[in-house]
Amino acid sequence: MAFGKGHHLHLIDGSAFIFRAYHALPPLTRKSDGLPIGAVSGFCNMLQRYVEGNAGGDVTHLAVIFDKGSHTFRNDMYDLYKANREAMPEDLRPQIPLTRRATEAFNIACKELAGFEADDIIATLSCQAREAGGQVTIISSDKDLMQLVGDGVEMFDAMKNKRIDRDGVFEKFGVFPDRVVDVQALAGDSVDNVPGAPGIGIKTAALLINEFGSLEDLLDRAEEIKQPKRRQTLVEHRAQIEMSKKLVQLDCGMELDFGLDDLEVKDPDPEVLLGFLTEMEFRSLTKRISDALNVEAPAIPEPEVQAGAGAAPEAPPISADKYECVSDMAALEGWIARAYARGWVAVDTETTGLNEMIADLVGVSLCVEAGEACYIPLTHRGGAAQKDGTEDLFSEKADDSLAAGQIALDAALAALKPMLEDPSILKIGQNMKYDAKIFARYGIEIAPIDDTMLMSYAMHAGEHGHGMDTLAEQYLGHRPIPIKELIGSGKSQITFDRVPIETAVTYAAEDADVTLRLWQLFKPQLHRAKVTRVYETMERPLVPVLAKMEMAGIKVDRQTLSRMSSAFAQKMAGLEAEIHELAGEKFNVGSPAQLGEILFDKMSLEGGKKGKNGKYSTGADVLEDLATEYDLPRRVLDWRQLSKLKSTYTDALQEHINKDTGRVHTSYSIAGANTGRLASTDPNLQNIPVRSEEGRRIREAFVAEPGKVLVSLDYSQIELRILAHVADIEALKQAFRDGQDIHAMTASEMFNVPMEEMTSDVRRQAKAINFGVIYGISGFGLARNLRIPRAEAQGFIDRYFERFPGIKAYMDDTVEFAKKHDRVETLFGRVIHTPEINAKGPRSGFAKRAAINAPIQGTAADIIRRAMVRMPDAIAGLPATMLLQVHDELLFEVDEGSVDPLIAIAKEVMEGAADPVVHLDVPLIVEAGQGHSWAEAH
DNA sequence: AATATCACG
DNA sequence: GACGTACGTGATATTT
Repeated sequence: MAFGKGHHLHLIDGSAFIFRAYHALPPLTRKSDGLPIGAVSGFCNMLQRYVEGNAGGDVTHLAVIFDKGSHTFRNDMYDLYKANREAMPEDLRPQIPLTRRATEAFNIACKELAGFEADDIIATLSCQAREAGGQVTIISSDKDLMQLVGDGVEMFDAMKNKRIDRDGVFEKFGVFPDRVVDVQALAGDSVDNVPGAPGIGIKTAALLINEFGSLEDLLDRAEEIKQPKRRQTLVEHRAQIEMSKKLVQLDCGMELDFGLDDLEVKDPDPEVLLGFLTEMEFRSLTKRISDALNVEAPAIPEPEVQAGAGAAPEAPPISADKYECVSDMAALEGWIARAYARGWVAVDTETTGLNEMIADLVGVSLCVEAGEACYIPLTHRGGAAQKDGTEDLFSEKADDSLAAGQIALDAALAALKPMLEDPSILKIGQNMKYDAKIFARYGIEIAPIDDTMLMSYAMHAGEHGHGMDTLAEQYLGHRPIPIKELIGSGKSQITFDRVPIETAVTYAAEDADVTLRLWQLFKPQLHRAKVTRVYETMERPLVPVLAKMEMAGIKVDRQTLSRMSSAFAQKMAGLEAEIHELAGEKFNVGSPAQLGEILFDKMSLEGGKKGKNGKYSTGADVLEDLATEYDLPRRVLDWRQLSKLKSTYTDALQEHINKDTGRVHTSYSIAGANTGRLASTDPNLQNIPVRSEEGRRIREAFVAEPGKVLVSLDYSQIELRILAHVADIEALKQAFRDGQDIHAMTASEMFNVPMEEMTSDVRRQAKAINFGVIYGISGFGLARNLRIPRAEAQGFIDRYFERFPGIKAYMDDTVEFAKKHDRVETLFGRVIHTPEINAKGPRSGFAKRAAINAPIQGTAADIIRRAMVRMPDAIAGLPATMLLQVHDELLFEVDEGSVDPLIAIAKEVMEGAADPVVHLDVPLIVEAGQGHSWAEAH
């Protein structure tokens, strides 16, 4: 049947795929001969992911379109077209033909035409398909293709997984697709070297086109433009603009030597596809595609094994074949014996929930060798329904009895305990803190441990997440069974103990299997990545320390919170009434959208700025400005503060008080923040209010047990001290040595004000600059922070860099290092990857500032991690417990009589935490506070 | 599920 | 008249 209505053509922009693949991946080479294949590998992965993503979809026709040669008809028109394009990297060139072969191997049509760009072929095919009444999706995010969108033609940004339709084009260009070329002709394009009109960008171009209707009308009526400079530009550059339009206008009427019908989707021939992949020596992709095609993966010969590498045999594919359900003691003893024989074992627990303080153990899985794993079900329930084979939903729900075929919980744990606690057996896990806490509640102190999540974090922070699914997919080419397939999601979600044992075995054993494989892969890599010390001294030993802190929890007084909640509710009701009165109508004060309309439409106050969603911004800074003149915004600010305190703290914290312990137990994620900081969740105890007087009172609810005291120790100005050290600023270092007020000193240096005459306002400004430097300062940001004109802020920054040239040098050096290596490092060797640093557009700005900040924030994070690792031993003799960490603060609970010794010891540990690895040129100073509540202690 | 807002260092 | 801008987090409520 000829292409027409009901058919859907997908066109992949091949060059975009190649470049994306090339830049996204490290320079891989084929093992056997060193042929560069990184881009081909990425290209194949992207194709495979695309095919998977569209399986069962409505795609009927498909082609990958490539550019051919560099000289096109546009060069004949304008010899500078794409002239400033960088030469193709040497190691990419030989990969281009291979991507064509890859496309053919996938049995996807592969098209190109000399003298034309891929964009023109895509344009022609799109037009043909549209005219035939079919649908088109162009897989690309190239803005040059956006002119084609509309009437059944859409684009799809595979990177962002986002469809781009007419509205999407409007968002980008400010005009609909039919006027995109007009805007491009005016704005030009520095990437393609399309000149356009000097000084006019997309924003202005869209404004003009929308005003005059079209480029032709605009040029004809250019004299009507009000702004003199703009008018002159358009008149003077008319010819150049008209040529620019020809350059960006895609050719819809090319003669092609093939038709739409030649692009029909075809299944790949497994032999051809796998043949190509094996030839390229793509191991994980070969495996993954073999699985997808349901054929056996062809073997890829291992070239030569490095001497001493252990000659590990290729791991078998991940499958449930050898997963065993352990249902009697003899079998369990067998697995424990295997762990002893090996010296290591991957362990994973299955439980009834995510909160380790509440969840109950349901089963344990073990793996001692890739592919060979077991699951030991312990407390699965609802066995009765399975026995007679009937599905009675009601009785299943009611059936709390243990399912058959399980070892008694206490017997199994008694058998496992010696092995799990044996110092000679390494227990390997993914996010071991979780399992350690579960086991701890059953009286088992699992040790020693290795953690694949933390290994990934040490090597790959900033590159991707470190959850098992991410790692399995990235490094094993395998998608583990999603937990949702077993327990469902949302309201109908069940707990793991309700999952039938047979299903649980394949899921749980797979997790242990995957964990062991990741460990075997990562373990030798730590050294090569030079992060062994980071992992061994700052990640791995932190697991038991955090586990104990989280289990200790902190006492929170429900009564105090409850009283505050009521008080807040009352005040809020009063404010709400006043707000409605002032607004002249009732509305939801908590809705920024409604508030925006009231303020800026109904009351038509100044300063209403709409964001990209057409909504007014009503953030605190906006309201703060309005509050100087009007009452309503002030009331809303007050209401918001109370609303925040009530919902996030005084209400929510009560829900987190554990029934058994009467305390609140947070959970720290070790591998969450890229910089090495911890993050606290469920609840977050690292953002308990302190800055406002009213908020600080919430800390009165965090108390010590009777007879005990809370002690807070925090590093003073740790990040600025680190900055002074790494940037090597003698004046700052000396000021810290002398114990001076660093902000006042900065102000004095910058503004030539003697210290004795320092005003609080000048000091405040200097303080903002000091912090700004740590964040990768910009004139704009500082101006907004200090609410001063931008030029003035820029002046401050210039003067700061003039006075402290080392800081500027440090910032430049750091960015340069990041650009060269795609990563930065802390003083202790923690690696933070900065994959966006060489991106262009606004994202590079973000990446630059992040790169400047990361070594400073990260070094501070390293220091407190080191202190925490040493702390338990240091305070072992004292009746004291470490409870919380808040980035630069540690909170302890200690018997009244031992406050002073605790402060002395903990302070010494914290102040000396950098030693002996790093010797800082500045002293680290820790300040201590104590009291019955956190409010007093801090 | 995304966005806006606001709490902390 | 190009563009968008402090760094790092998590929780909540509203809106889609």
